[in-house]
Amino acid sequence: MKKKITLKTIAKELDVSVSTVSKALKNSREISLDTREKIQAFAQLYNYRPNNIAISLKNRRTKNIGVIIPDIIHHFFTTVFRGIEKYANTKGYNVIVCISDESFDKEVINMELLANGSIDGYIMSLSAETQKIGDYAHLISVVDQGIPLVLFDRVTDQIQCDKITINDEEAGYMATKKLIEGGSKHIALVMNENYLNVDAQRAHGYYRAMQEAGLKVDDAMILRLPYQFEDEEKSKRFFKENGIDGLVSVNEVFAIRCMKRLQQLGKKIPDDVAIIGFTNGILSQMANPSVTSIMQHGELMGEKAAQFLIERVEGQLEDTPMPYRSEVIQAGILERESTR
Amino acid sequence: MKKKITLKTIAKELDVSVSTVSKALKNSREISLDTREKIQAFAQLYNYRPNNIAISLKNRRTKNIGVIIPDIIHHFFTTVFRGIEKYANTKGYNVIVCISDESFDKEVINMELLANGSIDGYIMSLSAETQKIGDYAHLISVVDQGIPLVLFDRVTDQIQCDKITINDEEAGYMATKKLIEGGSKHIALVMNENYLNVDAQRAHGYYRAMQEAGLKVDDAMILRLPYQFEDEEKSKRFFKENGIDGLVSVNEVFAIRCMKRLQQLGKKIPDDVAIIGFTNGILSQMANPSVTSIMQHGELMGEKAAQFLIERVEGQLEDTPMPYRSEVIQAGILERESTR
DNA sequence: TAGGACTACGAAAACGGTTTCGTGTTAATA
DNA sequence: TATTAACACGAAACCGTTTTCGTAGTCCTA
Repeated sequence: MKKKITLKTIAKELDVSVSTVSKALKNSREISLDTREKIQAFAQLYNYRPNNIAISLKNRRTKNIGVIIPDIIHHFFTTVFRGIEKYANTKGYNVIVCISDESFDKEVINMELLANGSIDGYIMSLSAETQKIGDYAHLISVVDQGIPLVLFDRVTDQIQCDKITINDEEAGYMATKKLIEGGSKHIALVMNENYLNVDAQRAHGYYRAMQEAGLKVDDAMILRLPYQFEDEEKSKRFFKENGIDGLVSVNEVFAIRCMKRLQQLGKKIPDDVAIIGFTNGILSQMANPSVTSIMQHGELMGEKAAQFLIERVEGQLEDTPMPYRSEVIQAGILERESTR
Repeated sequence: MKKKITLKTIAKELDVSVSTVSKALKNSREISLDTREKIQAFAQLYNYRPNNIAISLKNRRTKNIGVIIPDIIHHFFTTVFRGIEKYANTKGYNVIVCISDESFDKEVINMELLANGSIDGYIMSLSAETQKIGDYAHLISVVDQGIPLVLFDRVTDQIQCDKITINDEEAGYMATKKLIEGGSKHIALVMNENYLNVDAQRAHGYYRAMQEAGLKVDDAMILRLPYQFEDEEKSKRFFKENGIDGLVSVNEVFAIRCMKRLQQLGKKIPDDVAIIGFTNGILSQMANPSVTSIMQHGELMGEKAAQFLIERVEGQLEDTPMPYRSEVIQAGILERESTR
């Protein structure tokens, strides 16, 4: 096992000072060409790599960014993560991921864990529980400390920071309208049991489209499901009681599951019931029939988030404070087999 | 924006030395109870948190572990990642993720990026390209430097380190046998175009089961697909030319896609063709029909990997060198609707 | 030949902690 | 009363860098 080589060991070996070595390796003209070459050759030979931790301490910058997401199973979050990681890597940043598991406590703990110097800033999407109880003290604290924060998808007005979302209301509208245009009249909306801002927005869009088309919107047409969708009975009952011919789901998991239920009840998709979901993920692509989806452009979202964050981190050095930015990514529809 | 508070600021404020503050906060009995309480109260009031970077530098330990995975889209890797993250968090470790994208170069670069002090050890699964070209210099270098390394799933004999795998050969055998018992006689094997050790193992199991049952194993029954499965034609031709009644796939994406192709060709699953895949992921669960799968216990695998790594990291302090461990997790079959 | 200007390097502080060791004060003991 | 031990704290080294500043030595110039 080789010993780790440091500036000090090089200095000792070549009988110069640590500062000389440091400068020589940075090719400083302060050091004679002779000495520079000698030191560089030696460093190369022994494969010297500066210690990141020491540099971080010195610079008070880690080149790490913390990502806190509610889960990693929903395809949407993994694609966003992918975008973040991709962009961050091109800028020489590493990504530390924590999963809040939709839990407020875990979110707080994870933020704490990263807070004390481990990262230069956060990118996060709020956990369901956090949105539910509406306690944002941990975020406020972070912002107060001057640590850059970018929220995406699950955002809140309570916090002043950079934000990235899609036009959820409009997307809900588009999705619903798509079904209406396909001839559906009795359109169900499937959303999370717990409050999520994105669900609420999409529901608005749904209502708007329905009203605009003069269709009845009835609370009985709203199916609220638990996040993990363990509740088999509820959905079964819902579909039996409601004669629907269209279904808008706020995510792809619900869409697929409902589709399967409906198929089990003998419904043909899209002939009997047309289905549209959110998140154009692998599930929607591979389902049979494949599911028409609202594209959230997760990877783009991640890239944008990382870009915002890194710009803010690197902009902190300057004196002029940057205004907070809110970017809204335009959702699109990807038509597939589950709609007419 | 609050200024970050350090030991020094506390010391100055309370007119004691930095060392006294440090000890007081650790509740050292070396400091009088009076002083301790005063300092602790002050620290609490101003919400003092020690700087992780400084501690890392001092201890030469970061409490970060680096995870390098080929992709994050395949459900298997995300579940392993989940297991790693979960276990690591309980031990106070953070996880830095890099995605190699199945590329050798990215794998090398990512390892480099993390090497210099950012992490205490690596958990990784080799990229397809790395396995293909068989160049493990970057891994050897890491092991040589005494940085702990745990390989999972995609491992290699060329490297001495802790390893976690499933019994791939046996699993391939089980999968094939399952189909044979269900009455299939013409069983196709779907695997990656590029060499992957896990595929090779599973293929062995397939051959063994086929031979044992006295069934013909023909190279024409092997369908090799590109990792991303863009090659629509190849699979279509394969299914048209081969009258198969069973299909074993080395991963779930291939399984689902082939199922859809077969359905498009008018085949009933499982009546005409029985299908079994690897990775019991969300895709297999939600497909219609749901797909019988070999459970790889990804989350468990991740937890084990994290456990091995952390034990080794923390065991490094002691003088006795730990022997390398290889754990083989027993795969199981989860029967669902795609087999008879 | 004294003064200034380069050149080429080293000393030291700094980043924010931990830890070892030394020391002045007080209390207990011979 | 002299010695010692316990107590409570501070100084300083250290982790591995970067960076500012100081300074010998050389060379040029008036």
